[in-house]
Amino acid sequence: MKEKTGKVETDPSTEEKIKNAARTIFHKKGFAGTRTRDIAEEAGINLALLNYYFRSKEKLFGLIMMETVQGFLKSMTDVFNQKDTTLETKVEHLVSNYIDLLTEHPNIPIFILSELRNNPEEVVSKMKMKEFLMGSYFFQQMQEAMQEKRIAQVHPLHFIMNILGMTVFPFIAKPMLTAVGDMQEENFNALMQQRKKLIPQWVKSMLATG
Amino acid sequence: MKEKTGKVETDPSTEEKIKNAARTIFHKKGFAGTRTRDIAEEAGINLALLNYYFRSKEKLFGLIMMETVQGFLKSMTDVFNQKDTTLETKVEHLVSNYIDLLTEHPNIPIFILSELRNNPEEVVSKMKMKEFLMGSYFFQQMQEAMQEKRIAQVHPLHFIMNILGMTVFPFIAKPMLTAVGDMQEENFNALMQQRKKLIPQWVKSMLATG
DNA sequence: GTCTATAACGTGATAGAC
DNA sequence: GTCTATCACGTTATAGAC
Repeated sequence: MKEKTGKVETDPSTEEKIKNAARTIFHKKGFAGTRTRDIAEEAGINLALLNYYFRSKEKLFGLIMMETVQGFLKSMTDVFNQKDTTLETKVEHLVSNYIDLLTEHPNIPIFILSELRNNPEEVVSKMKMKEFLMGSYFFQQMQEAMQEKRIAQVHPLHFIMNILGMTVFPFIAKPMLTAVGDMQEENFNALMQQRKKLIPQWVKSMLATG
Repeated sequence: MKEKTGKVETDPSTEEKIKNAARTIFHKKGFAGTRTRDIAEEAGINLALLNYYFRSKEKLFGLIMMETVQGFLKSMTDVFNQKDTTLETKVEHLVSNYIDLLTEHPNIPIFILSELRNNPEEVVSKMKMKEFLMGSYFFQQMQEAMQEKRIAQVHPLHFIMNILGMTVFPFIAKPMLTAVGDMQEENFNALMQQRKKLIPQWVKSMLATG
């Protein structure tokens, strides 16, 4: 038994083992590409147990999807409505949060977005993104930043897309880069760490450009 | 019969109808999520005919995947090795090409990248991206541009990721934006048209930043 | 070339013993 | 709670008539 943060580290419960296995496989292969047998094997348990705990593949998938989306959005919500930080700081935190999250779980973006493609309303409708995004203090700060510079106004959404695009896209395109550019896992991660500093700088210069 | 570019417009052959249907469905649902029955129905033919022409689902999929990737890369290859255009012009063309392509076929990026996630080597190995990218004149021009400014050197790959990220990511995230931000299809497309001019400007300011 | 009918197989889910 | 064995169904692929 190993000690960790003062708690005894027990073996994960069967339910937990199944969920962990499901997360791994679903993230990698998507709903349609996943067989419940694979999840059971990955979890080291029997197929019947999966249905015993989670009733059906769909139920289990829904659970994983919800947790995944929540985790992904948390990196945003944590930052977007801080009242006492500058825009620059928010961008730094946002980029840093996502690069850390995606370095550890690189499959999340494709997983979410490719499943979203099938049932756009199902998942998204629960998230109230519009109020969350357009009503956020972050959004307001962006508009102010552009007004100060007296530059041609562009929709703040453009900058959101840029930040997320520059941050998230490399992880989405990672299979291309690693499989092709004879880029090793470590090299890729090193590049991503560099981007924690680079992206905020670029965003700053873009905001000045308009 | 309608005339078009001097050619008589005939009905597409059965083979062509099946391929068109397959492209539509595969792009939308991926390999695992697609049923050959759906392709047959979309093509308005019988299921048996699909196997008569293409032997198997896998064969048909491989064909569609190859054509799709080629079409996607063509927008790059067309631009990357032009010797007589400036870096700025190349970026403009690249961005414009992709925004036009993706406006018409918005599912292509998720399709390619989510299928790539399953068999990275299969598809990618045939493309020799490394030589193509790192050896391109475009790549060289980027390095020169940075040297001129005497700024801290960053790997040119960062800028490639930025350009593709800013250009492609919005289409990948489109389901989120449209389903949530009560963003209409037309509004989205209008934003993308704006980006044809904006992205090259931003890239320019980024290159000056380093 | 195109169809209907059906074979062959894989997968999700359950029954029932322990 | 956990397992083995099996059912029930959907899907790919093919046989064979036209």
